[in-house]
Amino acid sequence: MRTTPSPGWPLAIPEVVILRLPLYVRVLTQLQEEDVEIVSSRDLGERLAVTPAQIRKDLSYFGRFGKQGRGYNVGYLVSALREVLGLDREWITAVVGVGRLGRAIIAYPGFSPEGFKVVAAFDADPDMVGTDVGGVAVKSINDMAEVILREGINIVIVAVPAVYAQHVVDTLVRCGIKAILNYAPIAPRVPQNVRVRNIDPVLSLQTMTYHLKSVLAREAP
Amino acid sequence: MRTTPSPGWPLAIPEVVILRLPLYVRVLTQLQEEDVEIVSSRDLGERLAVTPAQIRKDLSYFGRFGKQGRGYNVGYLVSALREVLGLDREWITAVVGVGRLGRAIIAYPGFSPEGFKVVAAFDADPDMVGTDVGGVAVKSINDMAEVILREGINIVIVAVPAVYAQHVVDTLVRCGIKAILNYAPIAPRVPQNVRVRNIDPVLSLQTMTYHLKSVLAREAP
DNA sequence: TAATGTGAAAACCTTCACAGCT
DNA sequence: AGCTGTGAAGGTTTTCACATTA
Repeated sequence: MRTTPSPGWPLAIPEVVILRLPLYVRVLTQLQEEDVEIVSSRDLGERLAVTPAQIRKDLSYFGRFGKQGRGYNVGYLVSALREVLGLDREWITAVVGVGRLGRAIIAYPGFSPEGFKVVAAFDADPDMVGTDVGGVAVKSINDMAEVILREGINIVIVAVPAVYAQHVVDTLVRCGIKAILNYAPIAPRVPQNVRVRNIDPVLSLQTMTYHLKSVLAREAP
Repeated sequence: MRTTPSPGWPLAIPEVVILRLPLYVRVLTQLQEEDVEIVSSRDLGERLAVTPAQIRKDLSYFGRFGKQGRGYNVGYLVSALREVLGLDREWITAVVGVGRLGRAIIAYPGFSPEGFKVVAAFDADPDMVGTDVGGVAVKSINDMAEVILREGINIVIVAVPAVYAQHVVDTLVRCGIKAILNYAPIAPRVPQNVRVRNIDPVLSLQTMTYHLKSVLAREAP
């Protein structure tokens, strides 16, 4: 899949490239913390198990960040990529569903250092509404449209049981939400202009068992 | 990437195909519960936002499961795919790290119905060792090799802080583990014959912000 | 010398389109 | 008539290889 090229835009950027950029950002950030100033595509490639050519090609979609014969300045490259990805600002998120999973997500300490702030939580259970979960006030799912607008929420994290997930996603789409991180074990249907990323550990496990099968067969024939 | 073709094996199966099979299994299982007996590649494609041709091609790597003019028998197809993926058996797993995340994973009710049993947990903290987390006994990380062997653990779920993750993964590889589900926000380096799947909500969010940027720019220019 | 940036080639994956079966 | 299974075509992504520059 490619990002739709605007008419007259010089270059369509493959979606796979976008998917790799955050990996580059992460390693570069780590290098920055190690006070490494210059890095080559080869160094980066080794750390990420990616070919140097792929890294250079990926970066070339967005500009010329390196110096021939030298490599890339870590600080410069990481800030350029952060800007490309839109990571140079804060993103306002909300969590729908405050069951076990929703609570764990709200408590997850990895979001806020990366600029993702959870400002609201929603639940359908009236007993939950009005309570406080990890410093976030739980609101009724009926007030979602209003709160999303008022708080300027950009991204919504869905953590409701599978049977309700599609309905919640439909509601979010009607609210104008364009990015959804879905933890429910379904692949929700959304219009093309809405992005969904699914987090589904069971699917991940199920893609590994295929390979494990042959490993085990080889071990104990 | 393609799965390495054994010498003389007729057909190498693209890795992307393997990644889609669990999706098919999930929808087919749902259809089965709805007592649907026959399904066409078109029906399936609509439910999954995938082209019918792709579904037929994917399935064709593993056999001929359909009837021309009719479609696929849901029960037959789902059990065939389960067998292909190795889902017709139980897989023994362990969790490393019983902090907040590790506990949430152990408590997650979605694994066991799909045949993934968590039989052990490991932690480096001596105060944790010997305690019980969600019905699973916490063992010392030093005993990992022994327990993995004794319990016949196939898959290990890593939920330790980022700084320890590579070390834990290295240890697991030495223990002969060939499949790792990694929740730590790093991309661990492993030998080619070991499979890793990373669960990293921040990376997922960061790939969506790229697209959001242009959405917002369009809304408020 | 050492490494980038990039057209061109190669590899890979998806879609087409239709023969063939029910 | 309807749908599968599949070679072949088409499109996309990766890799190659080298001109170019510090």
